[in-house]
Amino acid sequence: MKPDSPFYPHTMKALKESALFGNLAKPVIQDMLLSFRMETWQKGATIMEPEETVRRFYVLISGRVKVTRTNPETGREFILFLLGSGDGFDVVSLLDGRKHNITVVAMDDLEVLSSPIDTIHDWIERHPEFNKAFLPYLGQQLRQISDLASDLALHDTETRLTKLFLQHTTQSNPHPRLKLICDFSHEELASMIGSVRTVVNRHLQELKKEGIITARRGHLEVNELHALGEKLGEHLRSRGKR
Amino acid sequence: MKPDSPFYPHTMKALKESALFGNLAKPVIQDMLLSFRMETWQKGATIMEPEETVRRFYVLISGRVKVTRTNPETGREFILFLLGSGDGFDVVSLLDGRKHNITVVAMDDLEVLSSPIDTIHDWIERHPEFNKAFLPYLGQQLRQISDLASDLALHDTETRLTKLFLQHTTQSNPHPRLKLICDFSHEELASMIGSVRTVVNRHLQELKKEGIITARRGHLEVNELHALGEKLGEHLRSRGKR
DNA sequence: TTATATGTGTTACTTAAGTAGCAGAAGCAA
DNA sequence: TTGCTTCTGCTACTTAAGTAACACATATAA
Repeated sequence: MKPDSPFYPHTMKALKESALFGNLAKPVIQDMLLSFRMETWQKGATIMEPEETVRRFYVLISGRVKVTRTNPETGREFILFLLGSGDGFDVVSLLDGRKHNITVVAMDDLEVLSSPIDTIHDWIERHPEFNKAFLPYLGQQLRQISDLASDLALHDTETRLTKLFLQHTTQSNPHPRLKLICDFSHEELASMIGSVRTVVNRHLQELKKEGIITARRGHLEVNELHALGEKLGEHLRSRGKR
Repeated sequence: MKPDSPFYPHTMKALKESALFGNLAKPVIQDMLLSFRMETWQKGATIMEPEETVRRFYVLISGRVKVTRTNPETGREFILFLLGSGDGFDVVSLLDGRKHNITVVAMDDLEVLSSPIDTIHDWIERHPEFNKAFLPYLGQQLRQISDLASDLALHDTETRLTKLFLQHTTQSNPHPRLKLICDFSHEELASMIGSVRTVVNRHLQELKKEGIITARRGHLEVNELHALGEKLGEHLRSRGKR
């Protein structure tokens, strides 16, 4: 992408606000952008299948993406990562160079930067200052997915759903705001906590009845952030008693 | 640790054989060892609790270690990582500098190198060539824990147990060899697949009856590596039919 | 508008996986 | 040897979580 591109200012802005590229000097980003091309994808499109993971690397400029894995026998889908502006994929095969069994799907209309893996490797080698942000970024990914794994192993579906809401809610006035997942269907919520629609629905009815959340087709809202936290504690305690 | 230490040659050998340090020049490793101290721990000892994760970083020279998380309400334990010679911990808090909610326990008598986190950061900064091995290493950890998470979300306990055996078995003559976990109790196997002893026991009885594995107190052996793989396929297929 | 797809709310049912409890075997330490 | 602890194998029971099926609501496209 060249500096005279119509996307340029807007792309620059997104990168400057990202965890990965925000602290890099402008010339370094400019150098980087030269080897990327801009692509747009429609909501629902499959951006990456396993074979693609060893060929190109993508950086999200706008829109959300889910990184999923599917059980071919049951058709059940599981969301490993939910990525937003400034995130890159697939990090795993960028790092170890091997094919990664994942599918990346657009959850909105997207703008992404894309470049061959080898080009990125060269660029990273030429710019060791990139690691200043990259290593902590990897730490967070590792932390996030470890949390996910242990939640799956140690907690029931109700706890996992409650945690999911807590994690994606930010306290703000006058109402708490549910980020990233506020327009998810029950099916998608289920694939985030490793369960199925019916089970998620059951728990949602309960939360609605208690007034903790509001839900209508394709729109979720958290009313009582505090109550959500309490519910988590309560529930853990009551399970502990048994 | 100084070059005249009695542990020195033996430590050097372990590092040279490791994925993380194997490709570094000897002087670089020597420089590194100067800021580490050698510690020994007894089997069963707790080497690290959450608070410790932001203070020191450890490198395993000999023996195994489990990185676990526990549900305080039920007492159930889950093993996130099983580490061996050449592995370091805790990588997550080394990367992002924040406390990590894990416990690290010795599964054998251990020799470890240990050093303050800040010292490691300085050393990594001074030796950018370390990233050549570090980044792929992180990729593998990320891959491994992602696999674990999706297995928990998408497969039943029998499949997970079978996969666990497959992953740790290497084909060798005359018999397949079960690495790292061959002396695990049922309880420990359970905490690797996010289940409980009784369930693991049930599946083991079945595998024994079919002659696929041999088990006696504290010793597991895989007889039919091939049959194990077939069992996995069969099982997935039969579940798919429903 | 109608048609079509997609999401939601429920019901009834099934079952894998977990809890509880106990007896005996194997290992270790005195 | 004895005693003690830790594993193992098994039984009986409970339940969370999943499957299947349907009616109906809500969006989107024709």
